[in-house]
Amino acid sequence: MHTAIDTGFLAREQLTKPRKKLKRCSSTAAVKLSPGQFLFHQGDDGDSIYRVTQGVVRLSRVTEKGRQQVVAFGYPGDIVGFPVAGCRNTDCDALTSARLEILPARLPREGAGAEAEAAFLAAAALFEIGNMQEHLMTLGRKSSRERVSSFLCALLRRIGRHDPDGIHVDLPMSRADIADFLGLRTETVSRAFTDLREAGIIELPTAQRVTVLDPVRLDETAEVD
Amino acid sequence: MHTAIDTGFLAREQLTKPRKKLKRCSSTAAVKLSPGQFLFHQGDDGDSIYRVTQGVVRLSRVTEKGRQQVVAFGYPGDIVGFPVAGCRNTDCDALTSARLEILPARLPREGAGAEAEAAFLAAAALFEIGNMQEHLMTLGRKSSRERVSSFLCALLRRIGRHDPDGIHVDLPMSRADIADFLGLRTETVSRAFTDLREAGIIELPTAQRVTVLDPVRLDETAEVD
DNA sequence: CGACAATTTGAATCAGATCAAGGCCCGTGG
DNA sequence: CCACGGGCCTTGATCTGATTCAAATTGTCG
Repeated sequence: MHTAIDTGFLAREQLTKPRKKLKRCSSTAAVKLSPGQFLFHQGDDGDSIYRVTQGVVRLSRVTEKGRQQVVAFGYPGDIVGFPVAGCRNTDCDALTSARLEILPARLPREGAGAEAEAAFLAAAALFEIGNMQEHLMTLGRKSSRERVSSFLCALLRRIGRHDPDGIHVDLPMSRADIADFLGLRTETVSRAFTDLREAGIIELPTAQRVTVLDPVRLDETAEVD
Repeated sequence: MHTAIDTGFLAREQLTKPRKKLKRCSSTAAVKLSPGQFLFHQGDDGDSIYRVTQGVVRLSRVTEKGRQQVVAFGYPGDIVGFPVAGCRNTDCDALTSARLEILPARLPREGAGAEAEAAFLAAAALFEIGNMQEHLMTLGRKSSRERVSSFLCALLRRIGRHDPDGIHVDLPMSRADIADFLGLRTETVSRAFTDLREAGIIELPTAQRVTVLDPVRLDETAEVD
């Protein structure tokens, strides 16, 4: 179903072995992923959560017959890998070279520090729920143009870099990934980009770079109605 | 957009006053809601979470111009009201008379028992994330018939009651609510029900009751492809 | 019983998917 | 250095499924 089945290995395993890290709170074990490499697969056991520190990862689910739903993209600062009952419900792979920090917050654990960890995990999970609710709204109620605008707005706020002639945003993911995230087809995503360009809201110096000329109008376009 | 805008008041306030409950772990303060009554609104402050013990509640978000996205339905046993940064991102109102137990798990709190509470909250939030990911798949990738079948399947597993001639499921929510949950229109939901009926998979004794004749085929219909 | 609300059904329309080229970018090898 | 090849992206034409508009039907509750 996925071209990269072969690259699928548990990077998490790798880092279990490295030097015996202090298992105290601020142990900052990290994982490095090259593009296309998987951190974990749907169905794997595992209860670690991770913070992306560099690069971008993709969280997705696939159906038997290859239909993919991208659940989220993980940018630096994002926390990914929320397990359900000690098990992964998504694949996680890297879109770019990426580095993730393994967080010492896992669920069922006793002893000192467990309280803070659980509280942290809870806070992170609640934040994630908020994001997902927002995304539910996008998938349930927005048109293709609204979806693509919403997507760009979110990216703009997260990683937009100001420039004399606009704010630019790099897109490490393909049109197909964006489509799978937004519940559309690549052609539709492409047409939405073109529409935004023709409306003078964005420019597309290359397919992987967006220059936002009119953030206000982009925001408006992202709203339902 | 909802007939019950006027009934919107903070039931949570009500129960803050009742008899000074022990603020220990197993304090089981409860809220009662009548149909249409709100537990909280989008934007309210509040960090309590609740377990539905009776009835069914609806969690939804509305856009300025009335478009509604139902984020979830809460059935007995479900935990609802996950706050983000001490704030609600959805409305919560009752579809039937409902009763909710206020859980002693809130986020930022110190002292004895806090650890268990945080762990519980985290576990509940992670579970919710899993559900939502499933729902993202539904909204992003499924056809109207697949969506309605998925919805019925989920309900079947949760609240289906066996009977000589099939499993029956009561639907306390309107077609409009189902549509808002599944990202469809009421007419489309209705047509999907009709299709399932004509396929011999379900019966519709009344609009609010479904008898599932062929759960296996219902499951199949719920899958993508 | 009667009226209103909710659901179902029908017909027309439209947005996005699908099918099919064509163009662009970039790395590879002659 | 430039020609070649293969992705990926864009554009065009058509088709399909969901929406929209409209009306009939059912069910509910005073």
